[in-house]
Amino acid sequence: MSNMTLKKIAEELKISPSTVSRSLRDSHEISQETKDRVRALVAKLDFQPNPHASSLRKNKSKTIAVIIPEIENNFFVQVLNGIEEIAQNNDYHVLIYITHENYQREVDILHMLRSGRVDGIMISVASSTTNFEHLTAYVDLGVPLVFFDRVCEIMDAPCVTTDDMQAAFEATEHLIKTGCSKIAFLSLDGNLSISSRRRSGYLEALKQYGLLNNKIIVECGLDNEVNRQKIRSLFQREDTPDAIFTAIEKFSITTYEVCKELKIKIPEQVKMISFSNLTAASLFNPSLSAIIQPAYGIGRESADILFRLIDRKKLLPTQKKVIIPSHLVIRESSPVQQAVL
Amino acid sequence: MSNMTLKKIAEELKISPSTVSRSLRDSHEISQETKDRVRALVAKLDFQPNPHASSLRKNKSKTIAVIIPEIENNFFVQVLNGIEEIAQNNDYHVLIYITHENYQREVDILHMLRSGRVDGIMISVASSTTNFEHLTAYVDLGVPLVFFDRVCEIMDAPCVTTDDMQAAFEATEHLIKTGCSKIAFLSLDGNLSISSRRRSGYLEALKQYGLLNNKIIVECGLDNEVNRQKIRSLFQREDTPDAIFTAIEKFSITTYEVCKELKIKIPEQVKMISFSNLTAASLFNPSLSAIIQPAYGIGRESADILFRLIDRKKLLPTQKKVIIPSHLVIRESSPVQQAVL
DNA sequence: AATTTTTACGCAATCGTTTCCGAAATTCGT
DNA sequence: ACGAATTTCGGAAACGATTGCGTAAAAATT
Repeated sequence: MSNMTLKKIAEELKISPSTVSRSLRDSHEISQETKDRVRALVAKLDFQPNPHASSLRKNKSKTIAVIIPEIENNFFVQVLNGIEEIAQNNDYHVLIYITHENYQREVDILHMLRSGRVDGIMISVASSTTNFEHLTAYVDLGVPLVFFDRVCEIMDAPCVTTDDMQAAFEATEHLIKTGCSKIAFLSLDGNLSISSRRRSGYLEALKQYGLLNNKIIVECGLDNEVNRQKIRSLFQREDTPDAIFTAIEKFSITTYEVCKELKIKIPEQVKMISFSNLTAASLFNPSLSAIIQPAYGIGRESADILFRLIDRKKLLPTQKKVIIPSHLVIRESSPVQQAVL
Repeated sequence: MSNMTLKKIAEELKISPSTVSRSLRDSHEISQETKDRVRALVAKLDFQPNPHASSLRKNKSKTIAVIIPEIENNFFVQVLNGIEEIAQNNDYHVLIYITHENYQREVDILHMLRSGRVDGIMISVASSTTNFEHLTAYVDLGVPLVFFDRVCEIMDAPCVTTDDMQAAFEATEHLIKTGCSKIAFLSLDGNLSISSRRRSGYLEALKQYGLLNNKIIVECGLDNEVNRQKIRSLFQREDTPDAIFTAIEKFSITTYEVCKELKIKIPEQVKMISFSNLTAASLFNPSLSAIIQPAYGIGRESADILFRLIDRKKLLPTQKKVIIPSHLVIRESSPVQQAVL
């Protein structure tokens, strides 16, 4: 790296390092003339202050950490995109950590981040996370933390989510209204708030339409092969479902694959709908009805909140728990009119 | 953050900070007994050395930067996944920067990174990048830099790519062998090595089969709407193509959409094949034939190389220019047998 | 037993910036 | 013109960890 330093700049100009430092941050204590001289040389030498020295002295890293459970998921990618955008606007740097849904990895990362390496954290917890001590231990340090999507509601930290329950309700209702009565719900296993909210939406819809006895809930997880087997057996039971509602994009892919394998026709034999942020879902065969989450917006909003916390600005009352609505896009996998065979 | 410091630990134990420091890095100059005492207290207080102080003193940030042109692209996501994996193994942190194909942003980021914030960079350059001064200026600082996918071959820095030309050749050849003679190639605009290599593969195949006069090259770019229009006009010309080969995943999505809009049947009226790392491509209607790049492997390999450079280890001779083969997956959009109408 | 080597640790400088205190020098008010 | 306020800058102490050098004490060697 560049071995130029503030001190050398100061020597060169025969002024003190403090003056150079102040000039660079445009302090009012420095005359315009001096500032100009400093800036000229700094520009000429293309000097940049050492960020580690600066971080050490100011106790500020100008860096945030984003912790996500997986990356091969359009939702998290879009969130990350939003976060990165806001971070750049705020002159901040973004560290990325992927837990791969592994609780221990999450614990380790949070522990490591207690060193002051970052000024704040944005996290969507792993599905295997049930204990939140590593998170409270972090928050207790006084470092800002914002949850998005997979939040921990019992903690005193801002949460940005979508209206999972409402969205799940509407999706289920849509299936019911188009004639389905045996709707299977493929849930993400674990104790995540998101899982229970989506399940609640599903159950609530069943309840309102008197179909609670027909509920079919399948807990799916990380292992695609296991999921595949579970989905297969869905079609091997007595009363096969007439619709499948998957809580996670990935599950819908597997479901499509299984249907292809078992030669089960969507939507004729089974309708499909899923939470999904895959733009290509409209190109599926058949195109997939989807609950599209405002991922980019969630990223931007949660980053905004994090920076308010970092700047010690007061949050707007609405910013403690932000809920950005998803929207349902009905496509061929769950047509409004009954499909013609 | 934790306000515990080495010095306080030292006071507590009535030893000097240097002893504590050395104990933590398991120096042979410290007795086992002292090490144990230090470790016990450190564990009890859950102390972690301040990374900024450490970085400043050691002139090492334990951080790398990954610069990608876009994130909503499965290829880059998978590369990032591989990089993050290797980084964690090496106890390194990963900063992520997205240029959004914007040259100026790339320049700014590279300039900013000359401050010593990171120990190395991995980059896939923006499509609008034609001038490489910002990169050479960085490399001249002596900081390791590795290119992946979109490389700059004229520079003296390791490159990790796939065999774009060969893959493009095979894809084109496949189309020709299944009866296509008017194959359009949707190229990524700009002067990227990757673009010209893929184009060369396409052209070479045409040449070998005496179809060079039928070449149709469409330069597509960032703007989906512009691309859409260009693709539309492909079908409005005299001799409409009987196959389309897209160099970028995104272009294939747009092409599918246009075909849907114009009611052009794939593969009956036009065959399709594309570079794509979208797992869901097999679920498209029709399923998309794809050149799948070894994205995860590219990420791991390039990260491996970067860490060798950072550790001042010698590169294996094969690691200067690494080429990992892609593989072609033929699906319904370009069936081997002529489709029955 | 005297000397050399090894072990185990402390001192203090250092990394590069920032910022709290002054303290000249200048400007202002009357 | 004289004290007061302001402007403009420098000195030096942080920030927290690392490390070269020095040195007692213990162990090993002759």
